[in-house]
Amino acid sequence: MAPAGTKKRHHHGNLERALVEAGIELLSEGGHSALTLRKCAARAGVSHAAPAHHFDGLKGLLTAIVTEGFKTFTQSMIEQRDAAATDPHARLVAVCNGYLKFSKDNEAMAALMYMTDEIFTGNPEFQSAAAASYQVLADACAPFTSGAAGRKGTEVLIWSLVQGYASLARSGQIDAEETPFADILPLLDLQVREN
Amino acid sequence: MAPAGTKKRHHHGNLERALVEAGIELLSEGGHSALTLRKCAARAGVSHAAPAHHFDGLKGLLTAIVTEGFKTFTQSMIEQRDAAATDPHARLVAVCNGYLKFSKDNEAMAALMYMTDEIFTGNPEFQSAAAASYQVLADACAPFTSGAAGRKGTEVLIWSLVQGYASLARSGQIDAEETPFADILPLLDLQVREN
DNA sequence: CCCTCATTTTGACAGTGTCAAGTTCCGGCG
DNA sequence: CGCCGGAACTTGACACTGTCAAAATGAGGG
Repeated sequence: MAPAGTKKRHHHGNLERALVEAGIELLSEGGHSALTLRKCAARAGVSHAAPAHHFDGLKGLLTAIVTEGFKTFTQSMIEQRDAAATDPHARLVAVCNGYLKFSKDNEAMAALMYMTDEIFTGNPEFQSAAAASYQVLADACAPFTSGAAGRKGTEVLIWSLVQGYASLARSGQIDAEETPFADILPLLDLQVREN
Repeated sequence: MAPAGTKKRHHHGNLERALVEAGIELLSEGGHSALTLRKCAARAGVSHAAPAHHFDGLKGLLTAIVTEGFKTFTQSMIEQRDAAATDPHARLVAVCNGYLKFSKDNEAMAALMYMTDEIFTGNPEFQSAAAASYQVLADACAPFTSGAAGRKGTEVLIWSLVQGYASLARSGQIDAEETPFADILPLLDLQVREN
């Protein structure tokens, strides 16, 4: 009998995870175009049609991969935040740094995470992973107001800013050396909430 | 001899343009995955290998398509700007509206324009088309300062903000009805330059 | 022990980008 | 005027992709 928790089935133990991990590797090694169903299968040591029994086609596998991406994305933001000072400004800066660090260290993954027509955006696990990421950012924004903006407005302001910065840096249109994000964020006149 | 300007060659007159236009159509009809070298060729009425004599593979055709995209993108911003009042605030808002209008009306194109590994980013015509787009935005930013930011800082601030907003709206992560950009932009405390 | 059924494999198919070789046709030169 | 050189395009092939159907495999229960 297999150890509790690891339901070892048939030839391969936990093929789903192996396929997702193979996909993440291929993505970071060769970018979006190197991530192929057949290559994932080969790397996991199974035949080319095996993934079909675990995922709903390539789109299904990509959804699982991106879901994993959102989890490590969340982790990256939390890591930076918890290593920072406890005052609201420092925490927000740290979360943004985690956001941008993930984007820089996982370019292809970060790009894929926003290609909505490559994945099943209705997938519940995907949605909750994405929502968890957003929650970390929203929490870091919560102490602040910006002008007449409500909570949501402040969140969208900061979210758009950091997402746009990441997107433009990834596509090479802005130079993070010349114009670091640390110089951009302070341009928002964020006030700590009163109430 | 053919009329001046229209160098009508061989079977087809100006196949390059026909292929680019076919690609733009396919893109807007069926998204990124519907844009295929062979389908472009078929739609232009030539054989599947004809495009190879005009573009450096699919990547070359995509580069030309995206270049065309940047041109109409520029056009969209200029159009809105010239229809607006002449004061700096109104012009900046109008340029941003042109930015977002293009993003909304040409979702697949807008997404493709920032997939740097699908195109030859070194292509001169691509670069100059992209630079022209940026110039329109930069010009609209020129009258402003934001806090201690220099010109470049203000440009990156606004560019990132509008690009991020467009990206998140496209991927369905923010709702343009609930949190319109018109409510976000004013949160920046933009001051008209003194000198 | 064998039998059932989930899991995986094998084989096939249409479609993709790309290359090599052949065809067609324009335009200028003898 | 003829023809012929070369550009534009076609044809055919190849390796690769995702997906499907049918066969084979193996683990666990009766």
